[in-house]
Amino acid sequence: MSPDQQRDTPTRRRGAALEDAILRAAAGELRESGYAGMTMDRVAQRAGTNKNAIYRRWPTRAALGIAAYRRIVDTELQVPDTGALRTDALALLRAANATWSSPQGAVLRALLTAVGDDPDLLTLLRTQTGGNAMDAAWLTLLERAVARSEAPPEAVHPRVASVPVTVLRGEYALRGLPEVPDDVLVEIVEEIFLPLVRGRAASS
Amino acid sequence: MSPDQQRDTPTRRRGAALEDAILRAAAGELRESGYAGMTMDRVAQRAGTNKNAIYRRWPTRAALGIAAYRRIVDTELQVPDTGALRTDALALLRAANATWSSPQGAVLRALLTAVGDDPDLLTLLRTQTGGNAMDAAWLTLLERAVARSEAPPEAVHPRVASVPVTVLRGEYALRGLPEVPDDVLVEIVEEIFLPLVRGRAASS
DNA sequence: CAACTTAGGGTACGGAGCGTACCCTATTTT
DNA sequence: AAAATAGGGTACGCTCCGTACCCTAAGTTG
Repeated sequence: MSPDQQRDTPTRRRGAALEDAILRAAAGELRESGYAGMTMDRVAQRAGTNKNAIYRRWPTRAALGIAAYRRIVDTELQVPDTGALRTDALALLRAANATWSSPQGAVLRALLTAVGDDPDLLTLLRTQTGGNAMDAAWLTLLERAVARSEAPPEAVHPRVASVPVTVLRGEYALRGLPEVPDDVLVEIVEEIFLPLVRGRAASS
Repeated sequence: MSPDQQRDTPTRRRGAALEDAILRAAAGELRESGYAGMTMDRVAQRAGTNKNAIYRRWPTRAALGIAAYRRIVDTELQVPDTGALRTDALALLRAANATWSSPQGAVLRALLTAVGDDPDLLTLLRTQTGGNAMDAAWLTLLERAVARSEAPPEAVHPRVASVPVTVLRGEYALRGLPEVPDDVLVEIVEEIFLPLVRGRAASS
C-alpha cells in the first residue's frame, strides 16, 4: 500500500506516464493481495489518481487485471534439452507446475475464472500469458524427439503438444489449489504423454 | 418468479417441507437466470420465506447453489455400446459435450468457477454432479474394448479414462463458452484418445 | 391444557465494490 | 489568449452478501 508514486510535484501526470503508474499500482496489488484484493479504489489510491483515469483506459476491472498481469510475469520460458523425451517432458511439465502453483499462478487462475465468460478477454489473456509459448515449447520438444527417432513424425501435432498442460490444468481445476504433487506429473508423462506419442506411430 | 409456493394457508412450513421449498426455488432460479441470477433474496422471496431460513441451512450462496444444482440435473448417463471403441468414445464425448453446452452446463461451469477456491465445495460438487460417473463410464468403455481385444489391458487406467473429458473441458476453459464443435470432438477421439489407448500396448 | 422451547417471518442494516456523474483545474493545443 | 482535452476529488447509485433483532406460529413438555 506504499504510494508507489510521489505526488509531491504538483505536476499532473498524463498519458503514458499516468498509464504506467496505474499499471504499476495494479501489478503491485496483484502481487500483494491477489486479484480479489485488486480493488479499483485501491489501485486508484495507490497510483495517486482516481478511478476516472482508470476507467478511461480499461472498461472493466478484469481488463485492468489482465493488463497488469503482464507486469508480474517472469516469462522467458526456456525449452529443456536433456537428450531424452521423457526427461524433457518432465522438466517442462515441472516448469509449468511451478508457475501454476506460485502466487503468480494463483493470480493467473483467478483471472481465468474471472473472465471465464468473456471470450475476448480470454484470448487476450492467453496471448499475453504466453500460454501459446507453452504449446510451442512442447512442439519443439516433440520435434527434437523425432529428430532423435525417439518419436514418430506424426507425434508432432498441436493437440498432442497441449495434452500434458491441459491435464495438469485439469488437476488444478478439479482438485483444490494447493499444488500438484510431483508424482502426478510423472504419471502424466508416463501414463499419458509417452504412450500417446508412441501410439501415434502406425496411425493414419 | 412465480411464487412456487402457496402461502395462502397461514400454516407455517418447517423442517423438510421448508427446505424442499427453498431448494425448489433455488433450482428454479438456476434454471431461469443461471447462477449469477440466483440471488439469496430472490430465492427467499420465491420460496415464500426469508434469508434466515436459508442461512440456517446453508452457510453460503455457493453451498446452496450446489445443493440446488442436483435438482436440475437430468442424470442417468448411460454408457454407449456400439461395438467399436471409436464410436463408443465419440458417443460418450458427444454426450458430455451436450451436457456442458446446455444451459444446465452453463450453470455447472458457473458453479465451478464460483467455488474454484474452496476444495470442500469442489469435491462436493464433483460427487453430486456425477463427474465420477463420467470416469466410470469411460472405464467400462475401455473394459469392453479390451474384451473385444480392441485395446490392450493396460489401457484400462483412470488417467486414460479421464483424458477425453479433461481435454474437452480445456476447450471450454480456454476458448469462450459457445459450444465445442463436433469436429473437435472427433479430433480428440482420433488424435488423442485412440492413439493413447493404442500406445499403452507394449508399455511397462 | 398451559408453559416453554424451537424455528420461521419481517425487516433493516452494515459492508464491499463496481461503475458513473459532476464539477473543478492543470496541460496542451490552436 | 482562448479553447479543448484529460486528471483529480468526491460523492453516489446499485447490487448483493451475510447478520442482527424482534415478533410469532408450531411443536414439545410437564
